Amino acid sequence: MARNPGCTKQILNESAIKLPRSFYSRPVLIVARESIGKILVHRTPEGEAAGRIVEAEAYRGPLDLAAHSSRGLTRRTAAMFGPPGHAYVYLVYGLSWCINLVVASEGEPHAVLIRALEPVRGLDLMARRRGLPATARNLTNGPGKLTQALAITGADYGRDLCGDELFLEDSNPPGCIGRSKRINVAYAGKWADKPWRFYERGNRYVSVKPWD
DNA sequence: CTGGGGATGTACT
DNA sequence: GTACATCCCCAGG
Repeated sequence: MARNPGCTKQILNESAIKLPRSFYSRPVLIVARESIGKILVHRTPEGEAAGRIVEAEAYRGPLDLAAHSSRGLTRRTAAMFGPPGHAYVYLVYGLSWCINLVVASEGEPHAVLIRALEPVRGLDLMARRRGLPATARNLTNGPGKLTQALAITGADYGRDLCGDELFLEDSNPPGCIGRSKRINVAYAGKWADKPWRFYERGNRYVSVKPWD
């Protein structure tokens, strides 16, 4: 920390404020970076589970060939073309759900993929859903793991993030934020090299080493 | 610690 | 049919 004085964590007050739509109605790189440290909350009949976002990626279709929206408006990508502040949820590789924040403005298919969380509330619930101890690092250190821990599925497709079930809470500023290329988008040509992944440095729940 | 491979379902060539 | 914005387990060093 003394080595890195610009990156010390600031402790402010402890109020839990739901982020308004104006948070999402901004350029995707800004929202992706500012999402680090915010708390993702999902309330279900089972109870509440929540975690700090420690890793996220920006997807900027239709130009960005890594973005699903680069293929145009389809039934799958429709939520990304809609108004900001909604969830774009999709299934990858047949068994993992991933959640994105739809951002920018309506008709602009930009989104922020949440790639890792640090568990904050509902640890027992998350542990039960994952079949792991509540202290396990792999409770929420990947995009498909965190959705399982929070019970986010296709049923949450298009959900309004300004509602009462699924939303972001404001929080204290995060520690030092690192940047890298996005994960597993090698197929996207030159877009694969864009440094559009953001993560909290040194956090044990970040999914993979920053330079990967 | 690292790397390889299988599971699995949907979107859309 | 092919390609995934992944996860988990196992083998090997």
